[in-house]
Amino acid sequence: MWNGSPRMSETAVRRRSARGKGAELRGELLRAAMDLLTETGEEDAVSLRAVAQRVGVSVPSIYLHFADKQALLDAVCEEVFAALDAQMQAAAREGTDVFDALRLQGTAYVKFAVANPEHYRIVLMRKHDPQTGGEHADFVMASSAFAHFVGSVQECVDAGVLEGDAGTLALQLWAAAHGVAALLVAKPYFPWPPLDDYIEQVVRMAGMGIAASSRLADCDALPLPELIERLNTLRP
Amino acid sequence: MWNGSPRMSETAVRRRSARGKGAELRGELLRAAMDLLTETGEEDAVSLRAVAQRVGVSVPSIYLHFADKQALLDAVCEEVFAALDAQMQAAAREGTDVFDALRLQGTAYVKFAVANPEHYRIVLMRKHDPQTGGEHADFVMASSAFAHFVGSVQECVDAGVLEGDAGTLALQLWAAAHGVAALLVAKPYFPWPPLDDYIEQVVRMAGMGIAASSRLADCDALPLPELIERLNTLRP
DNA sequence: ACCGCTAACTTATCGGCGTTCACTCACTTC
DNA sequence: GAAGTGAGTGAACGCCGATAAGTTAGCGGT
Repeated sequence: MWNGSPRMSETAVRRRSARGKGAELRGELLRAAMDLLTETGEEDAVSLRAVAQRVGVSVPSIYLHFADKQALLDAVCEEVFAALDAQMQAAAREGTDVFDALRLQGTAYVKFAVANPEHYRIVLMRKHDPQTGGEHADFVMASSAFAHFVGSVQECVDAGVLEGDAGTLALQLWAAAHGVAALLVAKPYFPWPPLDDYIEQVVRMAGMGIAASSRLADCDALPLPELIERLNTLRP
Repeated sequence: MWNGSPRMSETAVRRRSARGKGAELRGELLRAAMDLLTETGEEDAVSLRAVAQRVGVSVPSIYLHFADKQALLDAVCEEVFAALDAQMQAAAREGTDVFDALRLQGTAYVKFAVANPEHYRIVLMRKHDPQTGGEHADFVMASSAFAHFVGSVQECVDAGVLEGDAGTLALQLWAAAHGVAALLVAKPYFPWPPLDDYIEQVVRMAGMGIAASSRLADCDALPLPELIERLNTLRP
């Protein structure tokens, strides 16, 4: 570029951080990795070499601030997932009642995944090995998003619209939401129904299902005609 | 081994195939890749080098029979997924009615995923790029398993227990089943509830939910007390 | 019996990856 | 100005998927 030889991607040049400010590089690496991930939408594009080049630093320098590549990716996703909690809580506040708030949180969750597919994939669609499994479980369970969601479920239990243990119910609802999210993230080119419709349908299915299934615990023991009759009483 | 020098992993030696029988190698490669995948349970363990060494052949020979690594993995998973349809149909036959058959197919689906986690991950939890996306969509839509499942949903519609377009309903149920499956596959070390319970809960939630949601399309427009009252009519 | 053709397979090599080790640089402190 | 050390590098290792060019071996024709 300035050099006569064309440069394919901007190779930044960086002045070494001041004495106590080694951690500055950590932030720059994080930002670079986040940008790479969102720009390319390809996890593979976030190689340590690419990150290092973008920051204008050598590859081993990354290891001064992150244990390994996974640690860097984890840090990236941690940042992004902090936003998930905010979005879900904001959505919940729009609800007309506690049950509606649950529904809105579900759609917010899935739409977050669709809007941040690579981040979602890295955090929730990768296999975690035994060692990091424990930490990861803690991460999810202790994450504000999940905790707040369990709280919302508990409110529904208190209001009498759901029955049972809030944590157990939340795991079931999470599975449904994760199902749409994961499918949409993994197969974006599949001929899905219009996304908003599909998401809405699955979220409603889960909501109605969790409300109904606790009240019909032995539904499949019922003869089919009776089940249909009962279901029809729901209709307006 | 026979050589005096210890061999860490069995390095097979292979006689070159006869003139017309080049395709024999394809089968051996497939088997080796399948074995590696199931033995290690790690997709990363299935490197072209590992497969080639196990068969006793050089790496580039693989390219005589598979376009690239992905083609090899696809072939592996295609074999395994043929069994999914069989298992789901067998499960469906155990149902006491068409709706119960649906439930059994759901649990069979998830349990298949749990039993073949790496295969499930490769086929359904990987991102597909635009080019292979089309083929993949065809693969899924045309797969016997999905087609048969849509058929079962249609039977439920015909029986009056479900309402709406069978394909649309099937996609929603698929999302719920995929949700549990994907979570269990991706996070095997997460402190889930007992697996059978969890799977059963989600499948029931989806089944009841899809039956109920079409009958309560405007449920969230209802005041909460009225919704609760209606739901309580379901209770035995 | 030999030749040539070509299917089947190999050797050598490329560029990229994550990771490690030994090293240099520049600033602070004495 | 020497010592110490935090910040960052260069070079290398072993792995990966992929490609290009070369070699082997068996069959068909003469």
